[in-house]
Amino acid sequence: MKSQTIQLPIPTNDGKFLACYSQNGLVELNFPNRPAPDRDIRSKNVPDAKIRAWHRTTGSALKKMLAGKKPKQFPPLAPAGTEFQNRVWREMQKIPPGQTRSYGEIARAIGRPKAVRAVGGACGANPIPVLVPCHRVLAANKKIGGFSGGLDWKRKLLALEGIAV
DNA sequence: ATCTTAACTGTGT
DNA sequence: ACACAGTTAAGAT
Repeated sequence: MKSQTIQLPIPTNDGKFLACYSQNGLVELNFPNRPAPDRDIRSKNVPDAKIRAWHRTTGSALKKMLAGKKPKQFPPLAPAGTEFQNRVWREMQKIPPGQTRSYGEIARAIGRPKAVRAVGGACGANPIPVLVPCHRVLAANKKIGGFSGGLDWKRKLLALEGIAV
């Protein structure tokens, strides 16, 4: 059956983010002023208590991130993707704040050392930027690389963690 | 140091 | 089957 998702806004100093939840956890987080990708999003009117609690955690975690601090707690992350993508995203969550990795290293870590380019694709498909630190992944030569959400965001997030490029 | 090219893999159409 | 992508390593200039 189709997972029902609920969208809730998160107001921050940098604009209004949009979070989407399923019954399993946070599924998607969108940057402000960016059209929500049309996955299978179904809005519902009344979020239950479980989701409201997650949303509180998400908002708090996001704001800490944007303030350059490490969130003490995360909501359950339940992004919908292929097996490969899930591996990549899970691997990215392991990157400690303030550190970076290359697309090649991620590829090797998930057992597909040559799928570096595919890893780039998975990063671009990451539905939960900021919380899933796709911005900590740079090109092999420590260059900025690209960023689906806009390179300015990537630079900003990196700067917040004291990473120079 | 910068540019060009070829190799490689997952995903969408 | 084909083209593309948030790459990379190697070779040429």
